[in-house]
Amino acid sequence: MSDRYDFKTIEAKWQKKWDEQDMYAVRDFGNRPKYYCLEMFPYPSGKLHMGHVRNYSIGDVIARFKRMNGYDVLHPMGWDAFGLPAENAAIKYGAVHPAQWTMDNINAMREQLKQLGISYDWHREVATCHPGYYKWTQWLFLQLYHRGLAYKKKAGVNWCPSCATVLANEQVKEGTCERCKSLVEKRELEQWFFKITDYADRLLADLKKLEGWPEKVKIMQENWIGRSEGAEITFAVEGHDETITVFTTRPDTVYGVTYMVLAPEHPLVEKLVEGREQALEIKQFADRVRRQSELDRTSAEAEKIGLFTGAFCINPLNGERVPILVANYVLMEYGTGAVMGVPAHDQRDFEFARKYNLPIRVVIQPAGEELHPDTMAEAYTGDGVMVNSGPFNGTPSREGIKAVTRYLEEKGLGHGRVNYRLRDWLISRQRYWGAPIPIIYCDKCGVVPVPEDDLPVLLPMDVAFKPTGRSPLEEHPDFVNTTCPSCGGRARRETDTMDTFMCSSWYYYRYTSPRDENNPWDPEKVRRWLPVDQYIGGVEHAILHLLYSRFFTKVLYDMKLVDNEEPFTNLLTQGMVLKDGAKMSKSKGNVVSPEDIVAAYGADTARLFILFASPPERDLEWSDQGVEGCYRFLNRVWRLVAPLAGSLPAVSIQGNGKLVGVNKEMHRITHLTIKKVTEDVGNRFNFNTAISAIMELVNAMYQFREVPETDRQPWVLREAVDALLLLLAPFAPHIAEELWELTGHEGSVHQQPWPSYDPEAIVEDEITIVVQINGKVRDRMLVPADIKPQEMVDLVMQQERVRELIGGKKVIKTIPVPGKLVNVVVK
RNA sequence: GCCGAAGUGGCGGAACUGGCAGACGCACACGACUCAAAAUCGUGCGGGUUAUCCCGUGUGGGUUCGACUCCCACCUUCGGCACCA
Repeated sequence: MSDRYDFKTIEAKWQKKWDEQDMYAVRDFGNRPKYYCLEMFPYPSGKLHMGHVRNYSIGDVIARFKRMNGYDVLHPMGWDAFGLPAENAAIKYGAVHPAQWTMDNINAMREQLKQLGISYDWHREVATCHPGYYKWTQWLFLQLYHRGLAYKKKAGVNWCPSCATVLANEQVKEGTCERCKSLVEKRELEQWFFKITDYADRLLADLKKLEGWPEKVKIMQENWIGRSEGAEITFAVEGHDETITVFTTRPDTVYGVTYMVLAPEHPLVEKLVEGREQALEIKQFADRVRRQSELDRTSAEAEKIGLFTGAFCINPLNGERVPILVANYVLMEYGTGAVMGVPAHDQRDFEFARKYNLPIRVVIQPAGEELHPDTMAEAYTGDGVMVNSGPFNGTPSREGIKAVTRYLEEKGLGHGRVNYRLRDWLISRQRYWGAPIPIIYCDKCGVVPVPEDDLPVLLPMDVAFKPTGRSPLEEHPDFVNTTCPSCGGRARRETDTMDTFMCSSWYYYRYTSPRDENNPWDPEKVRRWLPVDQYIGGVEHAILHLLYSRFFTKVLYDMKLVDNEEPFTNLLTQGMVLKDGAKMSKSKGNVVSPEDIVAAYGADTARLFILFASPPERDLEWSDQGVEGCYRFLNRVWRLVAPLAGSLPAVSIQGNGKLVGVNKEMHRITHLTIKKVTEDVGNRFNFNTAISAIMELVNAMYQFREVPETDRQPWVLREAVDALLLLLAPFAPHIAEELWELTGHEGSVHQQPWPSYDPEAIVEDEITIVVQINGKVRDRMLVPADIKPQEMVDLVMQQERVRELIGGKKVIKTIPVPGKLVNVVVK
């Protein structure tokens, strides 16, 4: 078997052995320090794609590396198993139940993961569609409900006609469904929400604590939360008891208000126009806007349309009459749904005022410039001094913001206020294949939560899947009809299921206690393992999953169910896998199947290539020839090590003081490689350069092998072979294990301590330094490694070649850089 | 429009703290082995036909003895947000 690299036999052999020996099962309370290494669990679509292979290869290197470095590593895997594709498959093909479809896919993908040799503790596997799991998803819903964080309200929500369900704001991209790209419609529906907005300030503030997260992701979350400071100001409506409250970030410009705008959906609109000639027109306008898709409504090019209501309100600061308009550009969801129009100092207001000939009044004058309404080409939004502002005239605008806010508070006309763009998380879904929302509606008692003892609310299996656009649960009388837990009378169950992002917001806690039937997790175990030390996944979850998970963790922390306030200490967002410069996709026909690659070259080659081709955060360009190259490299390792199997000395540790020449050099390269790989993997996750270093070690070993045997110290080669196999183990675990055994070691290579380097060994006696004249490399010379800077300069200046190059020019100064170079500056 | 990231050989990429640009791999060329091919091994491989020379890290400027690296302006590509008052 040792004559050629037979990856098929080797990989099957070790996968079986590791499984039998349960090698990657981890103790909950061992005495080594803990490390929780987690990769985002996949949706069981049926087959792994290259993105998965990349994600899980990265995680496996880290897990194996940490294990060898003395940690108890929790490295689990599971399935984000509820979701639309299963149900759509049932509708389309009829024959297969979503549960069966999902289970089949899980089995297939688990097999693929095992074939890749990823070191998971499979005892901890979870699937979110299993009643033993979703019982606790429902339990968590109830905890949020009891804390007032889950509530039902009627609102204009995003409806995807193709998915036949509502979507959260986070799932709408540019007005389209992020899953199927259909145009999202607006619908007025009563839906369940989580009050994530209650946590907006903490979700924002704690981003600062996440030093191990990419800046990019933190900025995206920061923008999504969208904090802005300002004030709420109340305007009285002329001839009504009603008032209009606006939110503004520029209370210093209130004296410049020349009109007021309400969102078409604003509740006051109908009252204001009642009995007026404008009533019909405004109502039609409001209906039209309401029906508009998110995209049409919010696109920047959309024309701003405004209509006068006929009503006026009163500016609380100067008592002026201000006309009230309705306009499509004001959003009901943000702030108060009403905006004060200050055309001189807001670009949108400016354009709107020009279009409808509304007056423009300058109330902020910039230094060194005189603004005049008639000559302004655009709004002035910068700093300046307040003018036309009664008692505030002469106040700098920055101070004015505070001064006006204080004044409004004193007079009871308004107050300082912080606003967020983040909206509450809509979790209802009108689909079958999800966790049922554990709520019962009773005519007598109203909304009644399902008692915890009655959980889980089981998803019935005998349902019909028809493309009706209605949830199959609605048409299942045995599910719908129930008794009220409160009064025992007849009642109906909620038929919506939960957004699957709810299931994935807490799975990393469940891995600590995957089979606990009485609790979502054992607090002791969560205390031991959480937070996740390293989380790895695609950047497409920068907002969705990662924001929801942070929210959940904060709620659980407040409930004293966990001790950590953040779930993921370090986050690695891996880049996409591309082929021919584009993301692999069926429609483009550029998909490379992991199965084919593993079959043709083996898992070790597949893993090695995907880690070698690019650093993890960057996109990776797939290359069939690059894969070949990695396969060649592993063959090279095989041909180097396998023939040595019987002939290596038993022990590699010897005194190294006497080493000279090639032996010393081989010894030095071995230790240099240990240093490089340890740093690249441990500190930087630069697996590509770590693998390069291992390749260089192998190249050096080939050279060393050419040296006549009589000139070689046998233990130097033994040391190099051992180091090579240990360093290679996290990347190519099967071949490393096989060669480890072949070269006569007891026990698994994966249970060895990570090698350490000897600083003495990497010291060189002589080094090559560069000689520069005016910063340009002109010569090189060999000098003793411990040379002093002044000696370097002296030595360089004595060089024949240096004198030649200097010629008649004058030496202005010499700059020695220890260990590197000497730069001679001449004129 | 705003925010962010990235631009280095034919290609993927390296250069970690301002100090030898192009490590490692791919592709290519030549040589060895072979009846031959594949595999393997060896040599070369940014450009300027020659090199102890000159040019070269998206473009233009700057700082510095010295810049892929720092600063300013711009171009291109990718990602995110997009009437948020």
